[in-house]
Amino acid sequence: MSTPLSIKIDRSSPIPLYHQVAQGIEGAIRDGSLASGTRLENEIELAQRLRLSRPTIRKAMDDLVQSGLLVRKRGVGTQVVSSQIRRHLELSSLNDDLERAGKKPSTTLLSFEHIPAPPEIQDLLSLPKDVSVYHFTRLRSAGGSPLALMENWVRDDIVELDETSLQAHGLYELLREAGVNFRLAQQRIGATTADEAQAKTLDAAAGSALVTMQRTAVDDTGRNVETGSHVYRADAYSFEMTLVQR
Amino acid sequence: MSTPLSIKIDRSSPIPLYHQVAQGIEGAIRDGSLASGTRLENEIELAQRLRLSRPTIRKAMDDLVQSGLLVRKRGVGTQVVSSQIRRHLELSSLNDDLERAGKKPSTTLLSFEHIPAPPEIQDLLSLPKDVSVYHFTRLRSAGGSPLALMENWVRDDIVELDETSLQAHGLYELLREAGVNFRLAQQRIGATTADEAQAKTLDAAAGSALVTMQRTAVDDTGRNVETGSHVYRADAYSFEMTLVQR
DNA sequence: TATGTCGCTTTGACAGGACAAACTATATAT
DNA sequence: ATATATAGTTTGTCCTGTCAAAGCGACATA
Repeated sequence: MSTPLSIKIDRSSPIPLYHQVAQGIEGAIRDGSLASGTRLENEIELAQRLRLSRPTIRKAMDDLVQSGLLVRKRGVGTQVVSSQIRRHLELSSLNDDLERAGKKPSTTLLSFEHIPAPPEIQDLLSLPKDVSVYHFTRLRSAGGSPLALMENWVRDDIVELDETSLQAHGLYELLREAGVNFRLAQQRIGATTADEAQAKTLDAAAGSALVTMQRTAVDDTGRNVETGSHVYRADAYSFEMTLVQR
Repeated sequence: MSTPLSIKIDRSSPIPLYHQVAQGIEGAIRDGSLASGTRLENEIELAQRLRLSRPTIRKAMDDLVQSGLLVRKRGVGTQVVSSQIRRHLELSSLNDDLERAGKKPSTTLLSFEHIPAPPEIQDLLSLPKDVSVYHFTRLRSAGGSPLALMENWVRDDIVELDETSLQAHGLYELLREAGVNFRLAQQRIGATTADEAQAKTLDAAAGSALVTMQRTAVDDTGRNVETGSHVYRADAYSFEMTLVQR
């Protein structure tokens, strides 16, 4: 009934206790020691065993429920979710995703300009009149084959961008280094077919299917930092996500 | 500096206090009385004014931060997010979405069978050996024009389905009426081009772009209730979502 | 002028306790 | 055998309280 579940708590660590608990449980789920469908110890027991308060345990479990790893039911207990269901779609960049997947992304900068914002971009980014933007297009490849064509606009009052750094690093990486803390993004995913130019750049047939994505990202001060319009080869990329009922 | 923000709390209501607060704030944001960028009262003050405890207020705000309506920053306060960003992608059905948008969806049942589960479906739904499935395809139209082609498999030990009810009602509606409480869904979105048959059914050109979506949904007991593979006309449908940094 | 320190404000983390509501299973009555 | 009550388990909601950490601005200092 009750799985032992050994979690180490380090009270001197700067990382919050509830997060240590969450990581511990998540780790046990991912390495298989907590199989899907298993019922966890109840909150009170776990709290006593780890010498933590119930609110702390609950906060940890709340987070795991939110990311779709656990389900709770009053009067019954907390269960590990079936293994096919995995991770929540997070605010991450293509570059990061590829690096995590061990692919080795490379980037070609196709165009770069520093210009006053066109009206529709000024609107999308809610820009003050005197702020200009960087506008550039990049080709992202993984494992040597082209994957995505990305067009972006970034306001110029937050970070200074140039051709060489964009070749070498992901955009989100550069922005984070410049002190930007992303909070939210609004994203739209659809489909289209490749026109001549896109087909040529992506090394695909004209008329082949592409996944389209438009995104606007907001930092912790509420500024719209970046907006972009990307297309991905449909045979090489799709968006995966876990939805959680609230 | 501090916006007044009048929220009515009904302590005799069965709906939790924190949720009443969240609804109150969300309402004020949506009807414009809390403009985007506004700083809210601090948690302690708001708690005192509404005669609630700080944890209750915090829980309400946590939920709104999760749904992307608010951003918090230690030492600064809590702000309403810029107005373009809104609404988390929720676990909802196409039918519900269309009805909410006032479109008047209609459904044509193209095929229907009640069969033993094929191996890959048995795997996707983690079915016991003796459970069979309903397998059916539907065409969903909105405002008279075809929009989506949907193929679904539903395990037969939870709900009894028949042709007539599927013509008249959405699948999720039928499942909810049968007492199914959805908790999670795993979803993958991509793109493809329409083959002859799809083009004909959807009243589109062969080779035109389609958005693809595969989904498996889990209920509160951890069972995989339903899996499906859908295609949407790309010129009429796209997926919109707000991502929140955790 | 520039820089660092200090204090104020606000959110973040954590504890411990109390009762309510939902679910399960067992025992009881019809 | 079939309902019906009942007790026990577990999560849900809500409270009071305490201290820490981050951000910001004012002030003092070099």
